[in-house]
Amino acid sequence: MIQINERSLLPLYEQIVQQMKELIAKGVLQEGDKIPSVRELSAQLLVNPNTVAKSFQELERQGIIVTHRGKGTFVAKRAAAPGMERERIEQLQAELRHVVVEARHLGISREQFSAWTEEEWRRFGGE
Amino acid sequence: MIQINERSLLPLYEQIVQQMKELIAKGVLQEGDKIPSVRELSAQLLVNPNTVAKSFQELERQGIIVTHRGKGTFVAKRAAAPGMERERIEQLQAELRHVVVEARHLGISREQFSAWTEEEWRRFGGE
Amino acid sequence: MIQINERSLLPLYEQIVQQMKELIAKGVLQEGDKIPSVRELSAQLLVNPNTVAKSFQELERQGIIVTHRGKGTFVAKRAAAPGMERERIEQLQAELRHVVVEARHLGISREQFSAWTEEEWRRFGGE
Amino acid sequence: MIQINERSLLPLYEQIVQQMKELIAKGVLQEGDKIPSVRELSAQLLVNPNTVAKSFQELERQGIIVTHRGKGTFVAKRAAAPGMERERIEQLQAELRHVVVEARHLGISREQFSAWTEEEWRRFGGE
DNA sequence: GTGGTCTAGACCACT
DNA sequence: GTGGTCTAGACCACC
Repeated sequence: MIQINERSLLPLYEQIVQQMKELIAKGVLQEGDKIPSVRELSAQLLVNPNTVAKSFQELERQGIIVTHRGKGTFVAKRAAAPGMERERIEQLQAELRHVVVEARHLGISREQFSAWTEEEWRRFGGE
Repeated sequence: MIQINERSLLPLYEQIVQQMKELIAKGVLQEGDKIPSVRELSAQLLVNPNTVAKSFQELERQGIIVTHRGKGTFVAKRAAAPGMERERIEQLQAELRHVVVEARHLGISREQFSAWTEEEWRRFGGE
Repeated sequence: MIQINERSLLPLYEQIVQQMKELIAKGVLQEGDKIPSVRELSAQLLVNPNTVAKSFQELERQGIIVTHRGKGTFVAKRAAAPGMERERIEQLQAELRHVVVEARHLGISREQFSAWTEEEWRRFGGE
Repeated sequence: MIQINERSLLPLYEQIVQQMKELIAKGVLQEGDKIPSVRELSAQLLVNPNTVAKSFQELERQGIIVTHRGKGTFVAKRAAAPGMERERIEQLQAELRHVVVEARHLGISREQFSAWTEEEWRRFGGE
């Protein structure tokens, strides 16, 4: 389910984090679902177990998943994030700004950009 | 004109590259305009000259600026490097996807997201 | 300045985190001070560099220190923690409760406990 | 009477140990009282019997409870294991120090901290 | 020189 | 079996 791109600038563990979040946003993984174990995933992705473990720890820190000692790792119930949201929202806006600037630079039209946005938005959880 | 954030995850030279591009996107810097020298900028930003030089190399690689030996560095004509556009567009779409996924995880509504996009789009030169 | 106890139940990286915080609370390390590098500390403590690095990343996550690429790691300016404080304060109260329960179990008197508290409080930053 | 928190960092068996001690400190369980069996407790807490058994072993090791083969498990007389007290007191002081350091990092005032301590102290049996 | 990432492989605590 | 910790040693980006 997850594709690792060795040539990407993103660290492997970040790729896993992002794609895990995509799977959850898409609904492929739902609240309470069990996630493949560190060892399973590392074998499947041909990546070191430590790297997968790091991803899981980061996802847990973000309140996306929870781990139960000896049992495994599961998709968390929503609304875990307490108060630090504002900070993350600001970061998100900064990233959005960056994307817009890049788009204008590449000569993307407003319409094209909106179409892409709509497509991605539909892709992750309809609405 | 450029703001350096020491605490950002982005490398200093990347911050300079991005903000340079923003300045051009906004029209503050126009085709053919002369850009401050490496020494000037490094003094102004309190950043190592090597770092500024690296930014300029990157901008030149992307076809955003051109340097004329002994004369200085200038904003390039909207030629843009030929074949690598497709690659950069794909990267842009990947970034857009990432931003959308993050937004959904933070519980942002479709309307809110569109509003932000519009705001950013307007911000960089009305079109 | 830091003492590692191999026999402790606490992970090595946690011991480093805690003692670092103690040094800062005591004022031995002050805002803006440079912290020994990962390699220095790991050599000094006879601990793997990765372990020290993990401590630093945890301290940075808590807003206690900041790292500047290629320059080193420094004690952060206060007031970094944004909104997640409430959560941490609740955790602190839980720990305090635990300590009190343990104390009563060991037959410590109220006076003895207060004396210890006062001593520790004086130890870290007077007032 | 005992609340299990699956998401806590503490092992399940440690949570049981601590809360058992709290119940005794509060006087809910008194010297000589019979304690529910491993099976009863495990059914009630929805926890593996092995886990409960481990808690009981730990409590017995600390001299808090005693088991009489075929009769059941009981709250011990306040004998407490002889030599290991010093060790536990030292550990307690280390924990207290840690709590104080955390409090200072969170900007808690001396008065606030004292108030909390008093509250907790009162909470577990007025003395 | 600095910290960040990754691999390989080991041991431990918990279920 | 699960995740968490630690070591050893490598490579990389940044300054």
